[in-house]
Amino acid sequence: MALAGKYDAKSIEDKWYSYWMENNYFHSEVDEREAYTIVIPPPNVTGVLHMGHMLNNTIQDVLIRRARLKGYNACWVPGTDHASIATEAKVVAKLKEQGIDKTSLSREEFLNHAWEWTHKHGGIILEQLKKLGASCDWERTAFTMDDNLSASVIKVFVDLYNKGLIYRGYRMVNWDPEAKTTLSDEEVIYEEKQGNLYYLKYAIEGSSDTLTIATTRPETIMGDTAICINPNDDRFAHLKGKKAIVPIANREIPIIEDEYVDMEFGTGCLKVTPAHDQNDKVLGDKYKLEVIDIFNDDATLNSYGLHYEGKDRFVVRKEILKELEDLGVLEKTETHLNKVGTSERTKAIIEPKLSDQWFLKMEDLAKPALDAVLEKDVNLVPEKFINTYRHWMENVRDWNISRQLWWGHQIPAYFYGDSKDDFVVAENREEALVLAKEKTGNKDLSNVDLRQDPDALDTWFSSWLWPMSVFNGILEPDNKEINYYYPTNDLVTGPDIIFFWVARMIVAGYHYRGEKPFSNVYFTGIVRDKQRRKMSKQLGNSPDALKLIEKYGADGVRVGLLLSASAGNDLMFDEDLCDQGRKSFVNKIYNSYNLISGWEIDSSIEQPKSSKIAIEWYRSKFQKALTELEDAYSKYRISDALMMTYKLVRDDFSGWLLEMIKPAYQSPIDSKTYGQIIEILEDTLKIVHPFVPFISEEIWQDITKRTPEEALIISSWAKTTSIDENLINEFEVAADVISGIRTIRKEKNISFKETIELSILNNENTPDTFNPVISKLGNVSSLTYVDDKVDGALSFRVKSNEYFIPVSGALNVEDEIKKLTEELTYTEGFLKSVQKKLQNERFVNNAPEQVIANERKKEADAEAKIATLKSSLSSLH
RNA sequence: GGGCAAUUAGCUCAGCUGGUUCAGAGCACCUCGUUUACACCGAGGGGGUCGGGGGUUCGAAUCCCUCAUUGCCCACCA
Repeated sequence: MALAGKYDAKSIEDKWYSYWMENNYFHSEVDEREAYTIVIPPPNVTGVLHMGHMLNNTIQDVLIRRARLKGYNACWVPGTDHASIATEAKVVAKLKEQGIDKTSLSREEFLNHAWEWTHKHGGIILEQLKKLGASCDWERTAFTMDDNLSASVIKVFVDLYNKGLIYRGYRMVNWDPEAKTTLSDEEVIYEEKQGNLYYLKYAIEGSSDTLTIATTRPETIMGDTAICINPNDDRFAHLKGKKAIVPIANREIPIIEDEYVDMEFGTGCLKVTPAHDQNDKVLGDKYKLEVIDIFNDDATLNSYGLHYEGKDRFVVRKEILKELEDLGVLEKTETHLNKVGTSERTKAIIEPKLSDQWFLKMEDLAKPALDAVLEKDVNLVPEKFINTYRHWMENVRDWNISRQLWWGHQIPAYFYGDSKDDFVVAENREEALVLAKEKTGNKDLSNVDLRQDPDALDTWFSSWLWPMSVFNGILEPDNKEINYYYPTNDLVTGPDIIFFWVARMIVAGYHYRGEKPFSNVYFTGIVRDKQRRKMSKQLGNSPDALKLIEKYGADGVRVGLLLSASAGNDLMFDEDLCDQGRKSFVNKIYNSYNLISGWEIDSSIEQPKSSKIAIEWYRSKFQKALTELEDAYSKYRISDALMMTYKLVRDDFSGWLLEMIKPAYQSPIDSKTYGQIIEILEDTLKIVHPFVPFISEEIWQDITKRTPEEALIISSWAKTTSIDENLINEFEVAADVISGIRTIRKEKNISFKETIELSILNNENTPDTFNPVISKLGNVSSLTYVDDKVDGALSFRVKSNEYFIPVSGALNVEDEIKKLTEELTYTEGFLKSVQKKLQNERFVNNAPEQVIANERKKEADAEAKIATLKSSLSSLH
């Protein structure tokens, strides 16, 4: 058969993806084979494919396709994450566009909008993955808010609560005034910002004295409830026990003493605002200070802000500075570099805020998860992340899991009374009622209004169960799927979510199954642009994934991405690499097949010797590549694996093998060689398939008519056989000889069509195995061995062998002398360096025998070579 | 402030536990070539002394120290 015309990626890709889907090759069911499982890092349900996803999922697809070929029951579970805060923010924005304010909607109405949005945009990203060639088991597509996944989350919450691991606490938390919700510590990103340090004078009660404090947040003075000085600070000894007066508010506040205050910083006096600073809260608790919260949920000031009520915190900062200045209270302003926490999602500046939230105690849960990684039960690749992981785990803090959002899993806590503590936790309302009755001893709660906590759970509180919940391993811990597929094998994700997700999955895995969720975690690099900037929507430097696929074909894009993704490093994505993938790899394979498929077969021809040896050689070369590939894969060096495959295909298969067996123009090929080359091609397609699934399947299917059971995607990995190292080494020499002939042809302008005669002075005793190949690729008419130099011939050397090509007409003696002299100089220099080493007693005494023997051999070789070079030179003179 | 990683050809990166003139690959570059699979090609070629300095060693890109630069992570100093 033969392929029609030029390579057209799009039609081929659509054709084979549909074929694979129709034949259900991606689907996995429990059977007696060994499972190989990957769960996808679920992208945001309403997200679109970006370069990070492309890279991630290409790697996962390479791994899963290879596993499938290797005979594992390969299962790649796809799905999406409801992405509580991100999705809710989008829906709120969308509603706003329509003139609808979230606060005007009931929870139910809002959720209807959210679901509508989810159904409309949800899953687009999964469709995009299909274009990339992702061979996910789509029948298993999961969503973190699917019924059974949601039920898993609720079950786990109740369970952890009953174990005393989840508690409700009044704490200082990170408040996102934009999304109007709390965030976990991990969701806060600290950015260094140039700000100011303002020096403010507070009057001392009953005195004309003043005291100056330094603050970065003058707008919070309304919340001040103390001034703190260091008890060891003599400068302020006279202020002990006195009271200060907050400017503007004109409130008296105590002057307290605590060693927490750094005497060196600012003025050595600290204003204490327990409601709006973590450290001040600690002081507040210690000295039982009043707590005055001056902010509304959107970070505008409340009534404590007096005449600033209703204004935003940053507007107030400007205005209050003006007022303070007018009052003569602002002593001076200095610039000051400080870290400002911002919301990972909304970018809003985080406000520390005291509130009741739900927390998960992490300390005990973390232990087995930490050990697992330290003992390499779970392998982190690259290993440098073990340190990061350990540091986080050893200092892990309780996880704030509640969010003041509606989109997500509503916290299964039910309030029955007016007190903060009048609640029960249960999987549903009925059970809650029973519990509430028990707890209160009141049998007559039937008409009590049980109010479920309105808050939702952190998104990650559902995704941390992902490897279990997708197999229903939480609700039915002993079902056959979870027992078969869990623990999964590889997780491929970005290092940016090591704490958010990876660490917590390991925690959950050990807690709920007493077992790791996956054996290996491969952290990809972050995809950056050529200028090393992170790719982002805002910068507009992220190429449209689908357009790339359209332009270069999915195979080309996959290759392009992987080529730049060396293990564990960020990668500078360059579109040109996709072009390279398409042109140099995909197209090369296509054209190679084009050549083969065009041959006419003649069974009456005997196999040429050159073809026979060429095929033997390639088989060894292929086997060697196979072992090297195995090694690269085992270390997750995917781009190395690709490069090896790339070189094998381009250089060895197309560059050498096909040239060696290629019949003369318009001549047929012998059937034996043809049969062998097809076998070889098929084996090569197998190892190429994980990288470029489409073109490989296309060729595979074109070679011969195949039944669905014979598709490449489910065939088998290439078999390992023995490697003939000698053959590989001998070929190296032959290749050098051919190269030598080509060089001479080029230098002397001898056309390839013109045959040459080759004489060999075989000082190395090189076997003649590859002579037929040399003859063919060098277009050599006669190949003879000689015992002495051939006069008046062009020559070149490979190792200590000399090759002569008689040439009609005068030989350019000068050129020849120059060439030989250069080689002589080089060899003499080399000999000298070797001899220097050998004359060094300490080297001879200390170096291992083998190393010395090696040096001696080099010395002898060099000496021999120098001798032949000298005699050649003298014969020319 | 603490920790981690990186620094090798114009670019992106390999070089494992020190030992072939060890300095590599891909891309880019230069020269030549319309030899009938492929100009999305072929053949050839130039290019770095391995961030700086010091040390260990017979021998260091590879181990140690130090400095410099860059990136990342963590940390409540107003």
